[in-house]
Amino acid sequence: MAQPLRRTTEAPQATRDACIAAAHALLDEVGPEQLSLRAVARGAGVSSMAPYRHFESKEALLAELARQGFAELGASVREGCPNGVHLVDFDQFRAMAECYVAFAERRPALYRLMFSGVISDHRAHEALWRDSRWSFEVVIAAIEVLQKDGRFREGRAIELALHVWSVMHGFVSLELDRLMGGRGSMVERFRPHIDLLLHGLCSPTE
Amino acid sequence: MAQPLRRTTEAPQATRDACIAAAHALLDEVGPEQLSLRAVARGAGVSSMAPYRHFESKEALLAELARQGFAELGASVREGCPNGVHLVDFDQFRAMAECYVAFAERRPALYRLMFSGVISDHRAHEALWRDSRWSFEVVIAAIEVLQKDGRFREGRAIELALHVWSVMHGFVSLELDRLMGGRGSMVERFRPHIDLLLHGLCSPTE
DNA sequence: GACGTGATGTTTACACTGTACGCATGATAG
DNA sequence: CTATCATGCGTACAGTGTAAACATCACGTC
Repeated sequence: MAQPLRRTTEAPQATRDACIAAAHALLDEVGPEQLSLRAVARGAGVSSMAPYRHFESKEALLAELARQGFAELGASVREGCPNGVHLVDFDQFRAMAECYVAFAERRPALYRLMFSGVISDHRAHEALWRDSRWSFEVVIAAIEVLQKDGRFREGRAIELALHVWSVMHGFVSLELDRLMGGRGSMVERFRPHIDLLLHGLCSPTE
Repeated sequence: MAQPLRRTTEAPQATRDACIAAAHALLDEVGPEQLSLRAVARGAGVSSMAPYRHFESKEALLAELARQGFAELGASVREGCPNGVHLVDFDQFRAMAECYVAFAERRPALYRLMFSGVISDHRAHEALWRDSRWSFEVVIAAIEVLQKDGRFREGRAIELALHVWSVMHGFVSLELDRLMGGRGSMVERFRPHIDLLLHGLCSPTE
């Protein structure tokens, strides 16, 4: 039989879900570096070896957490352009950048996990790689639109997108490493950087 | 006696130096996350506990590695303006940014250590914090000069410097995490980003 | 010289980690 | 009923960071 088997008495994958939930909680509590698989199992109320029935290794579980993070990040950025990327304008581009930073401010530990070396190679985890690109594609799409409108300078959209991503990710990383000073929320502190970024991206004539 | 005691038969701090050298070698080999203090001790040819006579903890040793990294980074960036920061011009600013990226390309594992969460709080390690600011100060100084020359837009130099740092650090981080594609050297790939960066920093009138 | 002192190194020990292996259980297919 | 198979558990092992006790040896003071 090719159909997948299911237990009827219990929610399928209940242990898997419990592990992920416990991992998220622990991640916010102790950070990506200090997260131990045994502690996750304890938090989920199962034995130390139970997670291995659902994840190939500790890194695989972390990769799944990171994947969910990229999915949430992609959704967050898309909230900046509620009418769809094809109708994006300057203000919505600004809002998208703010939503990126807002996600990092909301889930700092998860953000750090997504980009930390704890996951050695993103491309080794297919779903993670897919969702990370999905969260990035919307930036490329928005830039292409603003280029067609003559607002942004010409050139390969993906290069401009990498620049935007560099600014956002660099700012967030330095903030989370506490290498920047300043008071107030991260999003507020990021606004001046959006201005500089937009000025760099605009057509030289404008 | 207030004078520090020294052994005459052996180079002072020989074990400490051997630990640091072994740590650098291991760092380049296995990366910051996989670096174990016991392996460092083995590499230095001493017992597992010997490093504790010279470093308070594993993190303290890593902090010293990172400190050396920031010192090297600061020196590398300063090579971009050999005549001194007070005489910096556009091309030298460009060169400084390239030197930043070149350092990361030369010592990727060390760069990752400097900004990874393995060192929980940079400010907790005084020397590390001092040298990291030293490597950053030159960027601020260069920007102040270019502002006085009317090349860069007005505003608080430190904010522009944070923007520059965000672009450089963001780009390098994404590169080292292999989240960007592309061929050729990192420095070459970074050049278009310097153009975008400079365009954003220039006076709106220019 | 003798002697205490303090810096340095080693050995041992402990709690903890990731994970390989084998067994128990219970739902399902035949 | 029986065989199978997904799922969970207990045990075991190598490796980790580091605390504690002990050994060694250069040095300052007598």
